[in-house]
Order: sequence, then structure tokens, then C-alpha cells
Amino acid sequence: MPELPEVETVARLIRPHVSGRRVEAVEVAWKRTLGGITPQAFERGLVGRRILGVERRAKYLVMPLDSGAAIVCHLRMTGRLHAEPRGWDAGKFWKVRLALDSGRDLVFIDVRKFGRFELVRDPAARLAELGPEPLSPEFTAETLHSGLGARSRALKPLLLDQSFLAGLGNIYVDESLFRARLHPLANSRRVNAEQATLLHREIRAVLSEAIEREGSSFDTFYRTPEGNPGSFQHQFRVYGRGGEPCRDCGATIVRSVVGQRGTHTCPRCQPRPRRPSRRPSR
DNA sequence: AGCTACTCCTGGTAGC
DNA sequence: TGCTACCAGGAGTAGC
Repeated sequence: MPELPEVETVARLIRPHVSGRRVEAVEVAWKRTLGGITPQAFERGLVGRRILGVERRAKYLVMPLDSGAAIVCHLRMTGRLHAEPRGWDAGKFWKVRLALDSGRDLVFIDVRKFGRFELVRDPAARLAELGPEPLSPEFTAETLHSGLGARSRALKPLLLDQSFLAGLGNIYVDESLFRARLHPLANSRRVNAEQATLLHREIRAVLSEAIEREGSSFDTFYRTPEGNPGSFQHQFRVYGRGGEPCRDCGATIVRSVVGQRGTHTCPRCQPRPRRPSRRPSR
């Protein structure tokens, strides 16, 4: 599922085809992708407008328009964006298509229909609830430590909370926690400064390495806009490796469920901080 | 405040 | 082969 590195890859690859282009026509195949406005209003706000650029904020793609509004797109689970020559066969799952004045179409494809391709009048307001960008200078070991200490939550759900830190999803949280040797259920308030510094470093390292490898592809879904899979899945240390040996210590990677999410940990590298009280010891 | 459950979706897969 | 049941999960929301 696209997280920050995958969205960054999409932004980089479609930018040359989309930046500066004018929208000539709009087609909508699934209204709910628009997030509430009618296809008529969507079309009125887009046709004739110029797309000024392609940016990424957290897991959102933001395409500001010369009107002051912006396209705000979230790929969610299975969304894909392509900028292809007109007439390109987008298959049967395309949801929104913008004809650009370059002769290319910007096409949003989404099998599971969770994704959004919205026209937003005030993009800053729309994205105001998002927390810091993990790769920005504003995100420091100190701000992470103080943020963790200000809450009392299990680490994994907190790191998935986009208002706390914006851009991580299930895969990169599991990988970051493993590399920082922290358990997903550890209480955020108990993370000390040294652990926070390590977690901060590993979050940034995992994301940077994944961007270098154009994201992670392990099923039929995520592909770059050029149609290629990413390659960071080969670097996974725990995600999707339940039952396999830990590459660091050889212990068997455990798959569990935390906050309704599949969760992967090494029981030796990431020991639980306390015994689970609901499970009586034999 | 923080948790759990539920919703939205459907291709892929396991089991029979 | 063809059927059914279940799974994956980001984000929003409701309820406790």
C-alpha cells in the first residue's frame, strides 16, 4: 500500500508530465472518488485550469492550480496515477481521467475504490491536521521524544496516527520499530531519549532507503507510474516475514495484530516491555 | 485521552 | 471447475 516513499516516487515520476499543463477535459467513472463534490462541480473547477506542480505532503499528492484551488489525491490501498499518451488503455479500474494540453491523460486508477482524487479550494486547510514530515528538519529526535512523552499510547498506533507524524503506514512502522529495537505495544511515555534518538534515525533511514528504491511492491498493486515495481520489499526485515528467521538473530518473526493491523516483530530483538496481563502464564 | 469496532471495497487465495 | 468465505488495510467515525 502506498506510503510516503511510494507517494514520493509517484510525485517525482509524473511531475515532468503534469507540471505546467492545462486541463482540457475531465471524465469521471466513479463519483465517490471525488470525495463529495459532484462531477459537474469537479469539471467546472478543473477545465481550463493550469496545474502548477506536483507536490507531496505526507501520503497525499497535491497539485496546485492557477485558480488557488488544488487537486489533492490519496492513493490509499490500491490507487495509481499515470500520465500516459491519449488513447492509452487504462484497464477497467480507472476512476478519473484528465485530458492535458500536452496530449497526455492524467489517469487515476483504483481497484478497491478507497482512494480519493479531490478538488480542494483551500489545500492548506484540508491538510492542516497533519503532523510533521518525517524527513523535514522540523522533525528532530527531541521533538519526537517530547511528542512521545506527551502521550501515553502504544507506539505503533501512535506512529500510524497521521496527526502525530505524517507519512508512515503499516510497513514502514513495522520496519522502523524493528530497526529501533522497540516493541509496537511499548508505551510511548516510557521511551527514553536514547531510544527516541534511535527511532528518529531509523524512521528517516527506512524512508530514505525506500525512496531510493522507488518504494515497495509485493503484490499486484503498487507500481511506479512507469509501470515498474519498487524494490524496497527486498530490504524488509520483518514485514511479511512471519514464521521466517530474523536476519539479525535467527529467532522466528512473529505475526500478530495490533490495532487491527497485521504486525511483525522479532521476539528477541524487540522484547515486550511487560508480560501481557490477559494471557496467563503456563 | 485512548481504545476498539465498524465502514468503505474487491482481487486473490484457501478450502472444499 | 466452480463455489464460498475470508483476507488485506488508510482513514474517518462512533461509542465506551
